[in-house]
Amino acid sequence: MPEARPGGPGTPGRTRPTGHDVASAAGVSQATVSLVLGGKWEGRVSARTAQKVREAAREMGYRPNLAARHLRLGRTRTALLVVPALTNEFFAAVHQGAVGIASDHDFGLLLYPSPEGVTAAPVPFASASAALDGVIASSMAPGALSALRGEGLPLVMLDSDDPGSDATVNFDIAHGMRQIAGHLLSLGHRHLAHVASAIDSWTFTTRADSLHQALHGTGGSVVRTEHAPLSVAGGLEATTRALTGTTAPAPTAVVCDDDLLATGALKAARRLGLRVPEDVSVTGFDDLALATAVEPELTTVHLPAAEAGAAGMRALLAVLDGRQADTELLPVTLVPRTSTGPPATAAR
Amino acid sequence: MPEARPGGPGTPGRTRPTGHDVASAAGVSQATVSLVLGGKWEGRVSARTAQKVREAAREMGYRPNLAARHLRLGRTRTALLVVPALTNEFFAAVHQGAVGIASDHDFGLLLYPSPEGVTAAPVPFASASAALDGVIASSMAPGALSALRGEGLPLVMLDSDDPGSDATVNFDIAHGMRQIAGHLLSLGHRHLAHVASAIDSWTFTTRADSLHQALHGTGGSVVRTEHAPLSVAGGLEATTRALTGTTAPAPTAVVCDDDLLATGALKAARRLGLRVPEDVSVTGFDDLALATAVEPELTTVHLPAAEAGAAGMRALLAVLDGRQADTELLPVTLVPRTSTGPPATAAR
DNA sequence: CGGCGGTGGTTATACGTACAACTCCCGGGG
DNA sequence: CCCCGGGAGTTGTACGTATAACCACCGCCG
Repeated sequence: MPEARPGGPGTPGRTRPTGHDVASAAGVSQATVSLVLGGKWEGRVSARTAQKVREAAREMGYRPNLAARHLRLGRTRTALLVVPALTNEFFAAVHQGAVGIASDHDFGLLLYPSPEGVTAAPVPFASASAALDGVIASSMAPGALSALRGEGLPLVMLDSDDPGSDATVNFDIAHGMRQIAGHLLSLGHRHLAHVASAIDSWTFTTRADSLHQALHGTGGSVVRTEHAPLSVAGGLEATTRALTGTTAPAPTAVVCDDDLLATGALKAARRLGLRVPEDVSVTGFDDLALATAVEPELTTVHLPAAEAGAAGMRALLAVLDGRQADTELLPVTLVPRTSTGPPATAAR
Repeated sequence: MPEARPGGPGTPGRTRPTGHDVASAAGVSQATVSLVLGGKWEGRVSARTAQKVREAAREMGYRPNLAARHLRLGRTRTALLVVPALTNEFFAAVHQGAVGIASDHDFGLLLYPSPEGVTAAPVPFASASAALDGVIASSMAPGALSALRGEGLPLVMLDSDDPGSDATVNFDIAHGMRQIAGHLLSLGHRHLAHVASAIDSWTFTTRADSLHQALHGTGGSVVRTEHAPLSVAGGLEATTRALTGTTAPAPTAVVCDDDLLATGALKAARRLGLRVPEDVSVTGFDDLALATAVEPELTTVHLPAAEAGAAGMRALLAVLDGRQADTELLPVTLVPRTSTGPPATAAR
C-alpha cells in the first residue's frame, strides 16, 4: 500500500537522487554504490564498475542523505561548541579554529552561546540539538555542564580544570603572568594594582594566583586589588577606585585580567589626568583586536585562541576515535606595546 | 538474521531508550507513543493512555532520535548562517539574534564563517553540512552563494539586494546617512571626507550613495573620498591620506563607513597632531562595542544587528511554512557622542 | 571430474520515526 | 436484528543508508 511521499504533492520540484537512483543509472545494486562511494571496495568490486558508479554519482549530483547515514551509523558527525557570549572576539576566534578542523573531518559544528557570563544557565538539550557526538566547552563553569554530564557525551574542556572531561586544553597562564610581571619589574615598577574579573571562574582565579606567584620574592607586589565585571565600563570604574584609593605606596602600574578591563583602565587614567605610560602603565591579557585599536596600544599577552579551538576539536576527534587525548598546554607570548614604560619615579 | 548492533560490542554503556521501549513500558504500541508525543492525539487516544505514555517517556528520559525523524520527514530543522568573518562583533550579534529565534522553534543553527571578506569563496556544501532546510546569508556577495542557488534551498539574505532570495532583511542605511549628514551640517560642517570600504559590495556602495544623496542640495559636500580595507589599520592610512591631501577646501569632518575605519581615523588624527573633535570630527557606523571603548567615544549609527539575525531567522521559518515573507527594513538610530563637534572655523 | 577458493557482485535487513490504513469494540437507530 | 458510526488503538510501511550474509561464476588443483 503506497504511502503519500512525505514531501507531499505540494512539492513539484526536484527531489535529490538517492543511492538507488545512482545504482540503476550505473546498472548495479544500491549496495555496490554504497561500497564504492564509501571507499571500502578493494577486492569486492572491479575497478571498472567502481569507475562507472563514481561517474554516475557525479553526473547526477548525488550526495548521500545524512539523516539516513546518521540513523544507520548511530553517529551524527556533529559536535557542539559551548561558549560564554560569542560577541567576545576571543570566543569567535576559538570557534573559527574549531570549525576549521571540524570541516576538515566532515564534521558539523553547532554553536551554543551561553546567554550570560561564565557561570551560565545549564545548556538546554531537550530543545534543539539532541543529535550530537560530542561537546567542546570553553571557559565554562563545571556546574553549567551538569546536563551534559548525564548524557554521557564525550566532553572536551577549554580553559578549565574540570576533572570530569575526557580531555582538556589550557593556556599557559602562569607563564604569561610571569612575563607580565618580569616586564613591569624590569621597567622599574614595584607597586602594582590588579584589576581582576569579578567572575569567580578557574580562568580568572588562575590569573590572579599566577600574578601573585610570579611576584613572589621579586621585590614587587600587588598593593591593591579591585574586582570588576568583564567590560570596558567595569575596568574604568575599578581602575578609578584603584588609582584614587589611599594605599600607602601608590601603584605605578595597573595589571588587568583582560584587554576589555585594560581598555577601561586607559579611560580611567585619562579622566584622572594621568598620562599612559608616563604616569601609569597598563597591561592587558588576551591580545584582542581592541588592544591595537586603542591609544596607546596595549602591552598584553597573546593567547592563541583559534589554536585552542582547533586543539579542542582535534582532541574531541581523538576521543571519538578511541584514541587517548591528554591535557594540552598552549604557549602564550608577551606582546610589549606602548601602554607600558618606566615609572616617573623610577628608582634605578 | 540478527545483525550486529552498529554501536558494536565495544559499547557496553547505556543505549538511549527508543519509542519502542517507551511503548512497552506504557503497555501500548510505538505508534501510539509517536502520536501522543507528537501532540496530535486529539480524538485518537484516550486522555488516560496519553498520560501514561508521557509519564513513561519522562521516567525513561526518552528523547526522540533526530536522525530517524529527519529521515522520515525529509526535513532536518537545521539552518545555516553564512557570515563573513565572525570575529567582527557585528556578525556575532547577528548570530546571537538568529540562534535565539532558532532555538525557540527547535531549530538548530549551523554557522559558516566565510574565511575572508565579503566576496568569499563559494560556500562548500559537498563537505560538511548537506542536511539543511534553509540558509541565511549576511552581507554576502551574490556570487558567493551560487553553489547554494543550485541546491534549491530557501534562502534569506541580510543586508543585500540579491534578487534571488526568498526574503530580505535590510537596514535603513539611507536614513542613517541622512542622520549623520544632518548632524554634521547642523554643527556647521560643510566639507567632508569620506573614508569608504574598499570592498565593492552592496552594503558599502549603498552607504556611499546614501551619503551623497543626503548631502544633495544642502550646501555640504564630500570633498575627498579614500578607500580602505575594513580594519583599523586601513582607516588609519586612508584618513591620513584624506587629511594630508591638497584638496582646496580642507575637510573638517571624516565620515567613515564603519566603526573600525573610524577608530583608525581617530588614530590618524592623533598622529597628525589634530584634536578630535576640536580640529576634526569623526563619525562611524554600526555602533560596535569598540565605539565606546575608544577615546573620544564615537558618534555613530546604531544598527540592530541581533534584531536583524532574529528577523532573518523568522523570515526563513515563514518561508519554510509556506507563508509569504517580504522584505523587511530595520530602523537605525544616530548615537551622538564626543567624536563630533563644531568645526574650529565654524562659519555661522 | 569433483570440489574449492577467490572474484564480483546481490539480497536482505535494521537503524527509529511518522503516519496511512486497517481492526476491534460498543452503543444506538432503523 | 443488523448495520453503521466513531472512539481507541494497532499494524504495516517507507524514508536512504551501511553492512552482514549469501550466491553465481570461473579457473585450478588433485
